[in-house]
Amino acid sequence: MICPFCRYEDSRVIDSRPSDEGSSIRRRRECTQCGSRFSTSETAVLSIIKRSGATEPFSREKVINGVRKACQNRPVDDDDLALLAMRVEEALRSTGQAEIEAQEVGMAILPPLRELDEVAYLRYASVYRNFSSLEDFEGEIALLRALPIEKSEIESESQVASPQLK
Amino acid sequence: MICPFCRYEDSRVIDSRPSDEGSSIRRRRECTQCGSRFSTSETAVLSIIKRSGATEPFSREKVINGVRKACQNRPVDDDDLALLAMRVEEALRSTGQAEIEAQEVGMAILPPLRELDEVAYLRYASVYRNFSSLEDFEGEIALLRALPIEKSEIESESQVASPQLK
DNA sequence: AAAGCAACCCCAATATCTAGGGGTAAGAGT
DNA sequence: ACTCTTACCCCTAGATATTGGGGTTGCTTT
Repeated sequence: MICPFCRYEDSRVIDSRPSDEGSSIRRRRECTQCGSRFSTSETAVLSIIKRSGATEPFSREKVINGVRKACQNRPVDDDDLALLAMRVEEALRSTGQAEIEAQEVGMAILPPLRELDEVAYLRYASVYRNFSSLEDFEGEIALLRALPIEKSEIESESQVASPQLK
Repeated sequence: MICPFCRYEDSRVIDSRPSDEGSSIRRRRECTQCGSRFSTSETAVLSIIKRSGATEPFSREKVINGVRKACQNRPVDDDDLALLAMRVEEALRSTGQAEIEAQEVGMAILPPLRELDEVAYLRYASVYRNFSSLEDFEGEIALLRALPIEKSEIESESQVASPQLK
């Protein structure tokens, strides 16, 4: 690991802690050469395959930007959006795939967005699922009425899995 | 490190390679529990302190978005922007700070942007440095004429430092 | 079509990291 | 004012990762 101070190529780990409930490891390193210290973070890779076929790292920011438009004039603040993006990331990581289709990201946004704000959810779904008529809206609304909000799979799953965690 | 497949908390490293010219380490891990494999990447932390005081991870995307506007109708493509953002990140990392003021990011953009396109550079500088009159433009133009393009410090520095690298 | 590159796979020795302990200090939240 | 949390500091023995070798495959780029 290159030292960001002197660019020497080698450094040793001084301290190491799991962080983010174990989904990443934070290390404190010391440059073998100049002795300066810096922090690093190790995270599971999560790449998104765009429709063009190109692949890029998952970005919470992009999720937020996509959803923000749907939240205009709605009681949704940046913290809500940040939390939503976190949940989406969680959901995607828990599928286990290292590479995920961009469309899957769109899908993963739906459940937590519904929990956050049903109006924003409708707007978002109308774009994402290509609503073409008033009936499409009505259909979705009927669905919303019929299906009670369920805790998104991520959470229910993690409740099953979590007993194994300390 | 939590397994993204089964969420078990422990995994072991199967393989480990420096990547990105040593600025990060890519590991292949195997879950102790379910045996599935996944990749991780360890990178030096680089946080940006926004004017609000909030801190967020550095994002090349944000740099690109900021510069793209200045590049309208200019012969600058996405690859150029990606390269520029990479250079900016490089420049910031080589300062050694783990946290950097948002303003520093703006500053770091200037030299590589000038190398890329002087028109875009002028536009960007006029916003970033709050030009208020035609004279400000003239002054900057005079400066550009006076100072030949110098390889940005990052590169000249790395040429000094690189002999130590293999 | 061939070369280059990035990710993937395997192995073995030793150097290095981790876990667990126990701390301090600063900032956010109540 | 106090608690919580996070980042920082230090220590040690045993467990684990790293390096360097070797190799495959598939995608870009020439």
